[in-house]
Amino acid sequence: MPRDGTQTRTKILDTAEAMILDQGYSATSIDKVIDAVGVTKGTFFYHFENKAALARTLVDRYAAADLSMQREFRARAEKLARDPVQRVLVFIGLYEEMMEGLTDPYPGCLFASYLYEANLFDDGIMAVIEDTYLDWRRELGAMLDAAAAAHPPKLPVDTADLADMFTAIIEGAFIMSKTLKEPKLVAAQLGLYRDFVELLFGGERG
Amino acid sequence: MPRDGTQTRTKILDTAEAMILDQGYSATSIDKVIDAVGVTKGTFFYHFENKAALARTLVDRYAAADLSMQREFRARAEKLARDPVQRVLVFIGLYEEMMEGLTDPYPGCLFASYLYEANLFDDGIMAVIEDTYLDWRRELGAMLDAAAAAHPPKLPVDTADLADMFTAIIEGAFIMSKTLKEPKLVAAQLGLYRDFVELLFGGERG
DNA sequence: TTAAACATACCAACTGGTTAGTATAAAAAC
DNA sequence: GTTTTTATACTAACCAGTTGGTATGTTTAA
Repeated sequence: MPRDGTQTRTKILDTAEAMILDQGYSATSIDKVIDAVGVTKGTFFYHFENKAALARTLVDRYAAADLSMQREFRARAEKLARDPVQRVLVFIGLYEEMMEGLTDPYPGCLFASYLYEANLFDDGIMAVIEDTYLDWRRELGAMLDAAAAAHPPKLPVDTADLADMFTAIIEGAFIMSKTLKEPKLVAAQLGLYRDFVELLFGGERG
Repeated sequence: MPRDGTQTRTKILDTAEAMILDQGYSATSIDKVIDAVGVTKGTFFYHFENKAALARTLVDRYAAADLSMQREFRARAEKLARDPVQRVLVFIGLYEEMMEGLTDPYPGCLFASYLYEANLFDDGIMAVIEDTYLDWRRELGAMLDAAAAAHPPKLPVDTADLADMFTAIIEGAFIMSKTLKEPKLVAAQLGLYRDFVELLFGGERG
């Protein structure tokens, strides 16, 4: 076996992702990436067929990490609480907890970054983002359905919409946190979402 | 007086804004803009000193329109309702109403578009976005303070955070609406925000 | 007839991508 | 236990096309 190239490949991916969140995909030229990594253009095109393949690899990696964390937090919430409402609250709380630990403003979401340059990407790439949002609607929606079945909500809300609200708040809070340079803003918004769910399904313990 | 150039100038601005929301600022080359408008490069550089001046003009125009609409809706809400809580609910409702009228997915927010290419813009441009978000926090925050004074909230929430939540939900809903191609998503999210405020400050009429 | 509103023709720098060739280290042959 | 082979991992130089920007000229309408 020859020498291992996975380190170089990962460094290219990490550097490119950070640069894309900073200045967008279009302005992140291959030349700038390889300069930052310290490799040549040949190395880049050895690891990736073209710039679009880099974009695809990045979004796949990002979506996989997102879903992985979602599953982990769902599993933890199921163990930590028995009542469906409490499980949702714990699930949101776990994300809140994570965001409270931030010292720098969140660098941003790769999905949102791609969306605001959507016309530069093919349908396959945008479908990854779409599927991830729909997965969130489905999975968190199911948790909220269970909550609604156990404790009827104070107002008749659509659980799919309420699930979407989590994603929307996260995306919006990322934008505001980065703009205002306030690292705690994301956790604060998740706290409000948690308050809303708690008010909706009542504060009773299960 | 020679012929009037304001039409050309406005057409350049409108076309550039639409293209930026579609593919970002970096990928929106001057060549592409002038091709779409049907003028030459000389015309572009007659109206704008450089590409950065175009970016600045666009963000100033966008911020002005945003604040103008905010002030109009605040004035209308003040006339339509007397109770501070109801005024907030009507204010949110006016935005909801507007978004319900959409048939195409919302094309996106120029602020968010700029933010995800933030490193390409100078501090002056980013400050316009920052100031606009802070204005929302201040103005909607004041409305919520008045609401809280009239009807103590069910949970102790920070009104600045609750005001930020409006902005965050709008920004996040724009992203989701565009991604999922669901024009009604923005109005649905505003409806949930309205529900939250109503639950928080009680449903009593003033 | 003059100044604003446009057009034409450029340029240097950078873009994504290709080429032809080299270094590395493990495996296969002796 | 050397030597040869082989696939992987990389480099430097280059290409055609595009980028933001400029210099200079022409049209238009009061």
